[in-house]
Amino acid sequence: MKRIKKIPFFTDLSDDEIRQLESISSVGAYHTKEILFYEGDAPKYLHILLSGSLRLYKTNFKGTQVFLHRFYPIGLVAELANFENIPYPASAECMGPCEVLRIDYERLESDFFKNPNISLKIIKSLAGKLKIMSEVVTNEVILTAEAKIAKFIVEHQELFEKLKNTQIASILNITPETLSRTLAKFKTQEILHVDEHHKVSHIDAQSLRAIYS
Amino acid sequence: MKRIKKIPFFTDLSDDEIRQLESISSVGAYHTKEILFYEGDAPKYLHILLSGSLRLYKTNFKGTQVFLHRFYPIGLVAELANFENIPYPASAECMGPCEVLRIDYERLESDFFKNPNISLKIIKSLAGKLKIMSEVVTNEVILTAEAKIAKFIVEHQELFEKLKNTQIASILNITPETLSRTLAKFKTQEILHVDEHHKVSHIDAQSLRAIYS
DNA sequence: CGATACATTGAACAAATTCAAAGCTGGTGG
DNA sequence: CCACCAGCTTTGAATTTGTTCAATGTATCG
Repeated sequence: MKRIKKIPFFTDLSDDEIRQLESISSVGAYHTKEILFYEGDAPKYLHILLSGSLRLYKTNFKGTQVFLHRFYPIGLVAELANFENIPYPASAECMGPCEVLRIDYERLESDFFKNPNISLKIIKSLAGKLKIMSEVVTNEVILTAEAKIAKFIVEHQELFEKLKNTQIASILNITPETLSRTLAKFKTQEILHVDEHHKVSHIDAQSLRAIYS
Repeated sequence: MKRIKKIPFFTDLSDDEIRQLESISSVGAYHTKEILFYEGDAPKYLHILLSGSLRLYKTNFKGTQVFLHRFYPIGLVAELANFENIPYPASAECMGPCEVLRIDYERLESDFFKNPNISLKIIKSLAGKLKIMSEVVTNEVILTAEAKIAKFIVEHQELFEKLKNTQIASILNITPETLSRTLAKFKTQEILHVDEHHKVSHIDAQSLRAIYS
């Protein structure tokens, strides 16, 4: 498979090594809403998302899903579980048709981890995940609903204009009602005006930023 | 310094390398409540806690501190900031007198990161941090105050018996009032009885576990 | 047109914090 | 020895933030 060669993780491998890697891996095709793994599952494969996108979430005591992150190709998905040999800490669901490279983790570790090219990239990937989790904590623990919304609008205006209230609410882990009320509030405060379809016609980024920082 | 040799991270280094490492590092002594770094600071050193313990926290919009984790020696403290070259995502305060090895990060990366012994240990450390953050998310986003308390009692009974309500509350990011009320509730439900000083006299671990899992 | 999904609004509710007051407890100094 | 003080703990009441539930409004698209 030439695809492996294109995975940033493995570009520095020799052809021999690539062939060896192929022998311990397979590509899985998943359809929309299919679950890659559930929170609590024992990890066997290292998953690398090749195409499509994934939604990572946890389930709280009420049974509702808490959105953590959306993953895009190409990258490791939940290597923490493999590295620490613990169950997956969250569930991953396909947001559309996805292709995933599944690598037998035990064999990968024993055969490839000494390779400095690979280990450096693993470090980068882990550090990236850590940053994501740190942001999740900021969003969910530090910010109020209003602050989350303000932050989302400022930092992701294109998404804000594109998505429906229900979708945004689900990303922010708030209810559509709260989003609606908060947007109404921003409007009366003259901080934000939106046309139909969330098209932003006036935005006081200064004030919005002040709400969350 | 023979101390560096004892740091798990660097045990596999040659004497020459140790000497080189010494030349780009220094040991800092900090006193109780002293701040190692503040959230938002630019990282310059890689910090390795040698003795004492650190409290890592974020500050929310109300100005109150959200406890994230307590660090014990020996280990990296907030390497994420160095690796990703971003500001510290949280603040670190000494819980007692501390000694910290500070390593010039730029020189460390350029001189030592190719070393596979070191990179493997960095991977371990990062994976460990990721696990911690994942647990923070579980605690703060998924669990209710009651569930947090139940979990703490089951998983850290010795700490529960040792610490005061105010200290436990601060670890769990709840108010002492909430803790007090919840313990009273557990008592009326016959799930938990404590003598004076939190000494547990009766505990229904089964039921407690059911509250948080 | 009509159906279905999405958005808005109000009212009730829930969880936890805040504020205030009162009760304990343990150590200290007279 | 014990009275007192400082710091915890407990309890109640009010408040805050956001969710839930229900009703109504508004698109949009076959």
